[in-house]
Amino acid sequence: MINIKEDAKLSVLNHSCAHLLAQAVKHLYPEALFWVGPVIEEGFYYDIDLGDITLTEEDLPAIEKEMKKIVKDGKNIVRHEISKSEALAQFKDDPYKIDLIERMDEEDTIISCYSQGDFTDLCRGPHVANVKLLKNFKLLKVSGAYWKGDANNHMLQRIYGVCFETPEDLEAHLAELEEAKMRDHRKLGKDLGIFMTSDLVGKGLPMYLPNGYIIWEELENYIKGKEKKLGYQHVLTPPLGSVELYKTSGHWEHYQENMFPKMEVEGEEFVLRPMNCPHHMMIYGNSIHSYRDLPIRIGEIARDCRFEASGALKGIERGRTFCQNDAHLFVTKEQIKSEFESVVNLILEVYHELNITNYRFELSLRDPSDKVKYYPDDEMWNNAEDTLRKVLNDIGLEYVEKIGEAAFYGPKLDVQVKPAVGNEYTLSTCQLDFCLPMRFNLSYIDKDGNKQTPVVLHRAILGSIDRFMAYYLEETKGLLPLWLSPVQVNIIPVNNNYHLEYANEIFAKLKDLNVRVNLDDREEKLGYKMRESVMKKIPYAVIIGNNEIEAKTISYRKCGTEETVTMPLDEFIEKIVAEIKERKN
RNA sequence: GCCGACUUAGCGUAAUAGGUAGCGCAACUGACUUGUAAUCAGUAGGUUGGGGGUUCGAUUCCCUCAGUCGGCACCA
Repeated sequence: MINIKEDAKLSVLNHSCAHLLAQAVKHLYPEALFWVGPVIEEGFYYDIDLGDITLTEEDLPAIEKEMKKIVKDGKNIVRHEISKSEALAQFKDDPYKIDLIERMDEEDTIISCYSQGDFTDLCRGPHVANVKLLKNFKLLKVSGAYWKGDANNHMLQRIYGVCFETPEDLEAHLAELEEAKMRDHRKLGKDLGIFMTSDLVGKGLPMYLPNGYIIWEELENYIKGKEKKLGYQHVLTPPLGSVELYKTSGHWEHYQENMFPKMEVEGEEFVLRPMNCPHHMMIYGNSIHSYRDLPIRIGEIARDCRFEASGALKGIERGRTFCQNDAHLFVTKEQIKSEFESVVNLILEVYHELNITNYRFELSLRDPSDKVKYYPDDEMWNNAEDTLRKVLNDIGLEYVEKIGEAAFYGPKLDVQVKPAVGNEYTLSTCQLDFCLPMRFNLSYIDKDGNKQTPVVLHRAILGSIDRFMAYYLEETKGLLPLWLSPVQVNIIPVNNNYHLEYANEIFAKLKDLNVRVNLDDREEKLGYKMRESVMKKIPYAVIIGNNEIEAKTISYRKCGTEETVTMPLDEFIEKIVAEIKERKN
């Protein structure tokens, strides 16, 4: 999908279209007041105060119609500059504009405005020369949006739209949006029998169906296998813990609001755990450690529960319970670099093997002015951030820095990906933490016999199994690689009366080799069964008829292709087993 | 949580200016015996998301609760 904000020409076009939208809204709703109307990756929006009037999507066609009228009228878009005091006078009845003007720095700042016919807006520009150039637009949705993005403020109404140079580009874009909806993991999850939710169980609590759990198990085995090779030790800890545990870690202070409320049992207070770091801290602290033992790498597919805002829930991408592919690496200061590098390499290796190419790295740092969120120790923070930056530069990894995105206990490297529908999110993460080991009083004995505090790397490669599945379903459009597919081979006899015996023989052989194989022996036409095989995204459809029986061969068609391949049965079996083992895409 | 929309059979949907609902797929039964994306016929399946109100009568109008979706805010 094209990033409009990063395309200079489209960016100007969309920005101008935002003004066009505002002008049309002003015509239809004279009382409307306007906040800002920026260009975003997906097009543009404008935040509008309409008082008591509430727009719905049904109002958009009328606004579009008015926009087209203005376009037809063909006014030039003219830039002019005024002084700050002139601007304050000109917009004196508009509190939003006054707010914008007053926030500009110096007294004599020149403020630029753009006018088109009867409409003028504050704007740095640039804009297209004439509204006639804004022909190919579409308004997409309306929603509420907090003023200045602050939930303590009132809500404005936001109208989203998009604009292109040609009608064909617009059509293509709208078609892409439709296509994206089709590969939304919530739709695929339902169609392919991967997960379900139930009102009675509760919202945000997904349940994995047999097909989904096969994918889950394969992913779990895959990543744990990699971790074992790297010297990780896996543990199993309970999905709840005492409130004291989280007071010790600091999570209670920082995230109490986002945890399920505490429960009291026999005078003790517990919470469903939002995070399993404290459990792993306790495991480390369970025994004495020598510098010779470090790094110690403790991993767990760990279930956590977070009280996510209801509006944030989204299938298995974000639920109120999920399983992290978590691990905590307890290291000496000297080992930070090599362990961090090893984690980054593991991320790159996994992404490469799973053919994930569309991602970017973010270095999440603290906002030093935020004295509430972050653990108060400037030296520790500077040390941690410098260390991380140095490691990343040494590795030569491309990343962008994000101020204010760090965890309360330390800076982190996040891998950001974009889902089919919705906002970018974090898939993998690696976090540097000098804080929790101190809070839990962890130590190891150095070579001089002195107690030292280890450093902890928190890391999750698949993020959570849940979110990873959501992402990967969307990436693959549900056509998973063979090793992950719930059903790998679908055997379809042309005629049950004559071909079932041979089909059964193949079924048994594959089954014996732990291939997930299905024999479709229903009394239906071949075309019918082929269609269903494709819709269920089964990678291999194997057709068995007279030709195959006579020659001891099979014919197969790979899902998504039109080509039929015939080969000896033994060769096919070898091929399938090898492909599964190699985890080929 | 906030703003808005939506909720009809397992799934996808239609309809009613207020008179208790159709269709397709899937399921089941039978016929057909089939060579690469839907064979034909029949059967069954709904207190139209829950509760309340208005009304002679509510699936339709109103209130409320729940859930879903689009955004916003949040995301250790």
